[in-house]
Amino acid sequence: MPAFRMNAKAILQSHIAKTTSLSDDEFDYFFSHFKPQSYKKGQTIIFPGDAVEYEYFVLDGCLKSFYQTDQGKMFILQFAMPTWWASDYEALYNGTRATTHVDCITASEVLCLSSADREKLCREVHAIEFFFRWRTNRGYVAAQKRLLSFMHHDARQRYEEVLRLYPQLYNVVPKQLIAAYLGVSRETLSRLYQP
Amino acid sequence: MPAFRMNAKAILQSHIAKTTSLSDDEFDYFFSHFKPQSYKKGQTIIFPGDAVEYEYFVLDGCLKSFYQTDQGKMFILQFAMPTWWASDYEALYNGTRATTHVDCITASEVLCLSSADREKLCREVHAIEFFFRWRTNRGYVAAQKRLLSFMHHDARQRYEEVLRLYPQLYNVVPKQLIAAYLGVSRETLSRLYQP
DNA sequence: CACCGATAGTGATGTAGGTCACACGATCGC
DNA sequence: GCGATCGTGTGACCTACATCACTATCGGTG
Repeated sequence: MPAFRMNAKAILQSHIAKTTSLSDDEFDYFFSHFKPQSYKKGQTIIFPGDAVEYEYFVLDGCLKSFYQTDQGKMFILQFAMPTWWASDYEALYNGTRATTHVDCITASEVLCLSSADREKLCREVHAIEFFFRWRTNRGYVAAQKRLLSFMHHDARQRYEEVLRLYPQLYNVVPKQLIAAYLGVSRETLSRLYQP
Repeated sequence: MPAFRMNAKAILQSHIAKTTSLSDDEFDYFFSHFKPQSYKKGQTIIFPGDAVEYEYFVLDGCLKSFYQTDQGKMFILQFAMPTWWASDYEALYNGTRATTHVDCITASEVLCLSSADREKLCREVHAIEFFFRWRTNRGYVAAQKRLLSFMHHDARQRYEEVLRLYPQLYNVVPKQLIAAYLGVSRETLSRLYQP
């Protein structure tokens, strides 16, 4: 059994413990609602049009969530490296159909938590509700900063910012996906790092 | 005493009630932590560099939060119309200094809630923590959608999207501020609606 | 009432980045 | 071991938008 499977519980626990105090019993209860899952490289977890039931906590590998136009152009909303979370949150929170894809950049191991279980856990354990509030607060602030970055930085500055914020991505993620995250063409990105 | 002052409590209560069930006693307790405040047109509520203690629930008027470059270029992160919330959330959540401004587009009436009181209320009343989690979830999803809009729509499409999403803004907010929200120059915006 | 600041329209010109086309090396499946 | 596919670089050209400069209008205030 691979390391991340054996350690799934420890990985999630130390992730939670950074912000939230749960007793061992509370954490055991929390953890019992997660379902481990393996995906192959390139496998799609959420398709547009799907009913979205789960969010995914990444143990190993790397996911991306993205929107795709009719012409096949891809815009990446988020990468998800180990200890990050991913889903189509608009669909998950509103109970609507997915408008984005979530798929695997590399083979990945995740823990799945259903929206129903998340809400149940939040109702039952106040500290868990705190954790999810805190987590979204972080995501919200990060999204605002990325918006600002779109508004007042050019492609090169945004590229350098991404490398600075997420150096792990550089070795794992093909450049054309970085370009799709930055909102520029791969050709433009390729021209940024030479002159 | 103006209407929004008399009705402040009712406005906040009906805002909360859309998502969260609070007993009258719980709501009274919640409301007792808010401090009413009036601002004049053009007045600044948060300056960059400030320690940020409060977030603001708008009863009447219109606020904007924005980042300003050294050369004076302005990028608007958010407008806040009645029943919307505003602050420098990065500073508020992290306890760091403000990097953005918050000021009044028109004379405004707000209710101020300190971060310390928010956290206290969230600890004491589970339903209040639910409310704030829910609120940030919405904000997060909205920010993601705006990010996508930046990536795959041009200026005209973003303009039409804003008018569709926030028709109230059209009558209240000068076009150059809409431009600063869209991330285009006021000249470009002006050229969009004629050819 | 006359002036001023804020807001908005418009022309001329520059440029970052998109698009299309093609070439090249690295991987991967058979 | 070989062809197909993927990721990447690069050249030629085009377009959406920025910038600067000027003008016009309007609401408020001495």
